[in-house]
Amino acid sequence: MINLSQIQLPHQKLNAFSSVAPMTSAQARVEAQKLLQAGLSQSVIAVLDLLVVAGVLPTYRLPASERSLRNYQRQRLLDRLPYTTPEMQDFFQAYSLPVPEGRLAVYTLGPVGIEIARERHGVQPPTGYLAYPIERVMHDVVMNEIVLRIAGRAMEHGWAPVWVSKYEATLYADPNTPLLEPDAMLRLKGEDEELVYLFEYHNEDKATRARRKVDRYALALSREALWRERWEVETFPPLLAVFRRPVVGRGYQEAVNGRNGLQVYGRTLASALEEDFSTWYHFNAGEKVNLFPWGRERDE
DNA sequence: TTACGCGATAATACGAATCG
DNA sequence: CGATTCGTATTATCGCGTAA
Repeated sequence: MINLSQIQLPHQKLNAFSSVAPMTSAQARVEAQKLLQAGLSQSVIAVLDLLVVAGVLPTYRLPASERSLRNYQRQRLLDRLPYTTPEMQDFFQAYSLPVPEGRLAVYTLGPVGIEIARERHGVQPPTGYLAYPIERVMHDVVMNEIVLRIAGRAMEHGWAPVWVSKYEATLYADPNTPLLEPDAMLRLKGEDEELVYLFEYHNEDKATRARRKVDRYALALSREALWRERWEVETFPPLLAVFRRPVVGRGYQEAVNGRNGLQVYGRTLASALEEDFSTWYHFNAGEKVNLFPWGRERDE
């Protein structure tokens, strides 16, 4: 005879080395409230705030050490995607991303972190990455890397980059129907001007989605009052499309031909990563250009 | 107090050896 | 011959100490 109630059932195994205990959002709220009451450290705030916009980020993009990130994970502030270092390295390699030295993990907001983000920002942070297939996760990892690369360059040249969350960048035709959901939006604040860019990243190897994207953007462009108000811009920002396969670029080219207004630039991911996204192909003009102000001419 | 590096430890994968 | 166990390398995690 054996008392089964005393046998501890295994937690859901995510992979060899990590498991998570389930946590209801009610429990998470209680924990979040406790932590908010006690006060959060600067480091925790920095990590959470970044993830609210980014959704997922690899260790080397988060402003805390690996050790601290694990501590945050234990507090359920963060969740770690269930892949081992070698697995992650393979994924990064497959997506042309540089493989860093040492351990490699990707973190997202954990249940407690989500509640804190809701409290602090009043926005619904991106969630659900633990359940996503890896391709979907890597799509966002890549998109984030692109934004952070460009933002880094911008800072080197005296611009103040502001990464607008997907949530804030989305245009709504009416409160329930999104009209346009850019993958990312970046504002560069200069001394007396502000440059704004929209981003799309394509994992797929077909041209159809690119064509539909252009249609979508053109539709959004026609709703001038909407985007002027939502984005606080005078002119519709240029669309910067990054793709793994050149065929996607051909889709953009076809769709842009014979259409005016929407400015679209493109690059393949692998080549763009090598030179930090300085040159882009301008589909409207049919030529390579230095899109960002620091590439155009050497001043100062 | 908080962050985090380091060393110890526990958990796991995997190939080899052994069993039935 | 397939299944199970064993041995070992790998590596995630934890506790402690130090520094900011």
